[in-house]
Amino acid sequence: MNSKEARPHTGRRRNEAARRAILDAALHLLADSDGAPVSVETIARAAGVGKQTLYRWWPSKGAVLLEALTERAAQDVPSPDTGSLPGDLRALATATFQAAQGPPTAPALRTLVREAARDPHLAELMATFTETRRAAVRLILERGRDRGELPADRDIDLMIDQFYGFFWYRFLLGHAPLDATTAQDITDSLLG
Amino acid sequence: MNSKEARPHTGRRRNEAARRAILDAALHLLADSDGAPVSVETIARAAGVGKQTLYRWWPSKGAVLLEALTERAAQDVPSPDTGSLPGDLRALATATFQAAQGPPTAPALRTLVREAARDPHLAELMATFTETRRAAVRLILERGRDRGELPADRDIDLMIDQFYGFFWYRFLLGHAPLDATTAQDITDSLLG
Amino acid sequence: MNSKEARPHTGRRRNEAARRAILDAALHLLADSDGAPVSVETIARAAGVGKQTLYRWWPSKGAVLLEALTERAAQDVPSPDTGSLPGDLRALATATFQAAQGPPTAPALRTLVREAARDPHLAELMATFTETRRAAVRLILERGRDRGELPADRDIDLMIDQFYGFFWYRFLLGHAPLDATTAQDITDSLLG
Amino acid sequence: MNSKEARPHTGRRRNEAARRAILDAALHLLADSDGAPVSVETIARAAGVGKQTLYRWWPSKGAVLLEALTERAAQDVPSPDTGSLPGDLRALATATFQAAQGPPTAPALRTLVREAARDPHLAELMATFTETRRAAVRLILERGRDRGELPADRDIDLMIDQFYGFFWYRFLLGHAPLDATTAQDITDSLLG
DNA sequence: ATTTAATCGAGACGGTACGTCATGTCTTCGG
DNA sequence: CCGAAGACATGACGTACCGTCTCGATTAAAT
Repeated sequence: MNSKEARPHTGRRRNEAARRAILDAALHLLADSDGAPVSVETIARAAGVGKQTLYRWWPSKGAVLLEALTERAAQDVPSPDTGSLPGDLRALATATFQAAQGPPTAPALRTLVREAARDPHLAELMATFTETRRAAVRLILERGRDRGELPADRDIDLMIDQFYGFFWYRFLLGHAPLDATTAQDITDSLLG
Repeated sequence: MNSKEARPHTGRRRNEAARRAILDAALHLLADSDGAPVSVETIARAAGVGKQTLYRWWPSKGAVLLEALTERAAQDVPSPDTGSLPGDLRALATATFQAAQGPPTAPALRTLVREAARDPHLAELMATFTETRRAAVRLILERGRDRGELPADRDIDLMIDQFYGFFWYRFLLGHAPLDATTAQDITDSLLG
Repeated sequence: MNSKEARPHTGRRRNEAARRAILDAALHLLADSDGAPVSVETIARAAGVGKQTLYRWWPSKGAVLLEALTERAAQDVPSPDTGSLPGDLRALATATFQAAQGPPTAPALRTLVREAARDPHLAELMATFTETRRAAVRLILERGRDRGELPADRDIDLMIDQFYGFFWYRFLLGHAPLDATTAQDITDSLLG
Repeated sequence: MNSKEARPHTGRRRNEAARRAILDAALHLLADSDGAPVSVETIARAAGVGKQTLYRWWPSKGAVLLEALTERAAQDVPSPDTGSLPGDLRALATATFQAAQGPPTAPALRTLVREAARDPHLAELMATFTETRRAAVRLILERGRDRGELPADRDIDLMIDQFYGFFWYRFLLGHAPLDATTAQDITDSLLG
């Protein structure tokens, strides 16, 4: 009855190897480029791929970079579940801070923000990215609140923005450390 | 032929009208462009000025934007002194949030930050600018601590970064409001 | 011994409908495109056919165009035999000029020649095609010479090239008419 | 009081060296490329020039190639004035045939025609080019007619098209020579 | 009836070239 | 000497086709 379902697929299928190559090349270049903008041409060449293949699957260069980074972020900063709210939050903070320090994430993240400076479309994508990150913190906080570790009237969105606002502010300005101690401090400050 | 008295300068002097036109055009475009990049070409054309005139007086496009903006923003956020720490902090937060909201400041500021991400020179200027702002918060907090309104062991730098981190994060992402209530909430959250 | 003959055929046979659709689409596009290049992609899409089907049966785009055109033009210019050299030549000229004029032939022929300039394979096919046409003129001229209507020492190849050169030059440049009067004129000029 | 004339020129003037470099590079590449298409990128690179400079002064790649060729043609085939119509025409034919034989003109001309195959705009320019060539022949023929060397009722445009049609036909098909003898023959055939 | 193989439409793939845009530098001219 | 206009080399952008290469679905001959 449903003719949409009747045609499962036609034509050659997407080459997963190309997708991987593009994402890997993007992250690699993002990390190595030292803040310099990364061009579509460069990514395509590094991945051994035609530009069209890039544009076929991603609406913009930024989307590629972001997907590359999101993948990495998901694997570097898993959602912790230690059983206690302070434990979870400190674990997340520690993992976040640590992932944001070393290569390839740190330079990549920085370059991505720089790219977002120019490209309104990428800026929008960045917003999506940060929303998924916020969701991770929200999960932790709501779980803690349900366990009674947090007063029911605390504004969770405010806390989330304090957490990530603090992180980005320090990360981008680089005027103060983002180490394990800081992770403990910000956790205490938010929950204390 | 020059009726002006003893002028230790030769040749045509800087055209103040051009300077004003450039600054005004920059601010206007910044406000109107809705996040889209503002090009040197565009500013020059809008100001009815040659590109070289721009490059002659400012090291980079960002410097123009910054000058255009600071000129306007200088007096917007004074340092409050209400006598109490929560009062001061809330007043500053309210003023900061409000100043950053309305056009043309909001889109202009947004674009400016984005340009700063690319232009190291502008980033430095921005750093000076934000350092001034941090100093204002530090003043308030230290005054409050000296008055005993804040435990002596609270990490003031952490608090400052939470405050401005929160502000910038919300301001740039625009996913949640920055109103008077929020100013009260963030004050409570930080001092509570 | 010939394994080709041993196995008459296996598998699906060529789809004649697809062939027709391609040829028709090619001719149609050729006629409509007004000199603009006709892409393989466009032909395939217009014919509702995969590109591979095109490449499976024709070595190049030009070959498709040529087949599309010759199929239609084959019977357009018969070899006249009026009994007199001027009559024959004028008849051939008139028929040639007329056949080349109306749509869809004119723009199609124009595009075809242009494609032939790029595609060596197509150029060869075109050469065969034009050689056939030259042979028709040669027949007329030699017949006339044998009848004594032409001095025995006239260079027939020169005349042929003048005849077709004139035709193609006017046809491709389109700066002057190719009508019945012109057919009479060129005949007179060549034989006079 | 024409304000258009009041502003003679403003801004940097066209760089003649760049123009020359582009034209030279174009002709050189056209001659060397052996029929392969010549890309804008290649011309620009060979001339040490930005693509934009090309597009600033010529509407299309073809226009560049054509201007390069026209320059060369004007210098290779001057308008002869021997005093007699047959002499002039034979001289022009000889010069034309000869110029069209050797490098760099021959391959360049051939490539140009090939390029015109694709680019309708270039095709139009080619028409202009051929018109100037036709004008040279027209001058010779009319001068001869005025001297009484040609019947007043001969259709001069027909003769011109026979002359150049013959040339292009042989030049492009290459099936028969274009030498001094041929120049004599075509002259005789047209005037005889 | 089953197997086998070539066809079909569809469309992804690695490429090349296109024409446009912005950047920052450099002339040129009038004031 | 200043300021405008704008040409310049550079290099990224996103698009259009190229010709090749899978895909799953037909379709017909050979078994």
